[in-house]
Amino acid sequence: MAIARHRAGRERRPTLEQVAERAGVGRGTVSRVINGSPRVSDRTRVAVEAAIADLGYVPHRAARALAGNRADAVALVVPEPETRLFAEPYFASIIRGVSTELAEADIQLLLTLSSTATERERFAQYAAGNRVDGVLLVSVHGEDPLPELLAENGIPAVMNGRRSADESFPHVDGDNVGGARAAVRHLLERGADAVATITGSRDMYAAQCRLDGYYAELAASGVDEDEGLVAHGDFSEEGGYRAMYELLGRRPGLDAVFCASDLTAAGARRALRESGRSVPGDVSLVGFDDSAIARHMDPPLTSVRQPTEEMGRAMTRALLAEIAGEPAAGPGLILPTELVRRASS
Amino acid sequence: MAIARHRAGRERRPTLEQVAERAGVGRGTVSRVINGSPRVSDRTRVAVEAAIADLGYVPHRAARALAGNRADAVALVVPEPETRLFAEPYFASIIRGVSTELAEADIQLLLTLSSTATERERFAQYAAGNRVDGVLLVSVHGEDPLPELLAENGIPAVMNGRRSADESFPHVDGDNVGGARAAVRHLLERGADAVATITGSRDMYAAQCRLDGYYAELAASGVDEDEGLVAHGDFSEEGGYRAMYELLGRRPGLDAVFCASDLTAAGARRALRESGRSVPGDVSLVGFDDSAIARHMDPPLTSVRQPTEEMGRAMTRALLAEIAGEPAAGPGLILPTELVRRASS
DNA sequence: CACCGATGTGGGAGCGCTCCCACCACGGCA
DNA sequence: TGCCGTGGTGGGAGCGCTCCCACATCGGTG
Repeated sequence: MAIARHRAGRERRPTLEQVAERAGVGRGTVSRVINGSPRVSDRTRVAVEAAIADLGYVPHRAARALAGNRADAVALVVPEPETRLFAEPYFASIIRGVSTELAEADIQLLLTLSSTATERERFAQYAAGNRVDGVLLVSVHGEDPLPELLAENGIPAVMNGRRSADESFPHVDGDNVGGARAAVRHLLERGADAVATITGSRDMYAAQCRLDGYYAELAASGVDEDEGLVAHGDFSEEGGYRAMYELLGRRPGLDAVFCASDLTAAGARRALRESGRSVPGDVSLVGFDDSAIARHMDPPLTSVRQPTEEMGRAMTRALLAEIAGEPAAGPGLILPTELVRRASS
Repeated sequence: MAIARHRAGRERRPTLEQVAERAGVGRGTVSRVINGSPRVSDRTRVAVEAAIADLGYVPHRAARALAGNRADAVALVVPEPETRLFAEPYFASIIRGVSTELAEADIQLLLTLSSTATERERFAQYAAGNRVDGVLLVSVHGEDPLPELLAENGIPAVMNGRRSADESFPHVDGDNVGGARAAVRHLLERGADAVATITGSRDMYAAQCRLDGYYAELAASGVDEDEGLVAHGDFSEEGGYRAMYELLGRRPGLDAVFCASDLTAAGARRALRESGRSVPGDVSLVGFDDSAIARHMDPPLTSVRQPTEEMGRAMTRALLAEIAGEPAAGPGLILPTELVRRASS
């Protein structure tokens, strides 16, 4: 299986041995130059570098990996059902961050889509089989066995997001609470009297944080809580639509809504339009994620943006440090979020 | 650089040699079983498979690659400036297709973002350095040197899209002409009298095809061409906005617009709203790509969808065939597109 | 002036596979 | 009975690196 053995006219690449010969030195010395060892004299280094350039030598990855007992590659694992993630600028820029940081370290990025739990177990196996040096996880759900499997096998890994407040697995996350607070503060500053919220899926920690932020900011601003202003959604558009009607039924006079996602806000916007309310005239709207939808809604949606590219970079740096055996500063890193103001509020 | 040598408690994985010993056979036999060679007796095969299962043996990728002179990996190259691509369902599902097909062949997917032309040359070098067996290219522009570089180096590659009508490089593309024709036909069938179009970037072949399709369908339906109904955009929202005003200035009575992309349609929609025209009441609108924006526009946008997942699969199959040295049926493969009808038309 | 540590350097061993040649047992054939 | 194929099998060689030990070589030191 896999791939046929023979390939047409692909000439052999020069080997380290040939570089050594050309530079008039030993293999070991060339290896040292390539790996930036300080134990090489300048004269020798220059000679070797010249030979490398002359021959157009590129180290053979597999040979390196085999001899060095490493892979020079890390895997990014995306749960298959989540491939919609790809359709988010959020994800695109995480990848950009990861990719940039890996390129600097000359490490390759393997993209893995895994659908079922079984398949994820199989992945853990593979990862253990010296195929990758570490793993980056995105969109990890509570019941996902992968993080623990990786930990058991001693495979360095970092995840994006948290599964709970006391997440012990190494992670990088955005400041959901802070983002929610900024959103609510913004709405209050714009003069809103009754700020409602539509939550995300209750079993997701990010949703919980965004709700916590909502409450926290109300408290900080001396506004009384009103459970009638809280409706539960599930991050989907349909959920936002239903929740909006629920809110309008309970508190027809509400004049601002903080939604746990842009999709939710899109649903809410639809319900508002149907019920004859204008945005932002009658009701101000704020979303979360700053996705493509936000920019193209009518009116464009104010939304909370996470520093996604930086999150990607941070995850990667944390992973590389872990791989190198450096002690982690803490289990996780929380990066600040930012409110992007548009016409909906 | 790269990665530190030592890693905490990662125990050694069993080797093929150990499997052989356990099964009471030679290394060669185990290798044959793993690679599905027919030259193994059933008795032996069963014994070896048992040993593999017992030991939880997973072949060491790097060793395989080194000994077999292949990588069991292909690279997907995305031009860095194009990372917005990630933010399209289009791209997400191409990746899904690629990933599915590769998983079946047990080949890994490397994701490479390359920004500059220089960097792409460097990539060609790397690719030649036995790092990958083949390359998948997306969003290739006319002046990109990468395809030729790969061809020169004899590295199997397939690209998504074409650079011209007589593209000689192996490729898989969607039927842009057919999609455009379907869109225009749909508008005519809905009773439109004056169907306008906003084109994409003129230097892109896909844009040209969509325009050709527009003309072709008008001709087929016996409608006279009117250059006043054609405005040039650049696939962007802003371009769509400007082009729409241009069209309205020239032909105020137009009642349908076929846009070369959803983003363009979003811009056009904005211009239409500003000028007091309703969609689809006064003007019907159709986009291209069926992106997230299309579903979330108000009203939801009718758009042309490409069979993206299938395109990813087809690209991968073509690449694997090329790697295996199978003769290609032709330079390229064009897959049919489909019109997704929504409320905007 | 012998001794020593630092600093460079060469090259053997070996990473875990695949490839391939040699070999072994058979049975069928002359 | 001897011979040759043929399906199975074992294991040597070698892929291109890294690791590490051994060996210079060169100033200092006592």
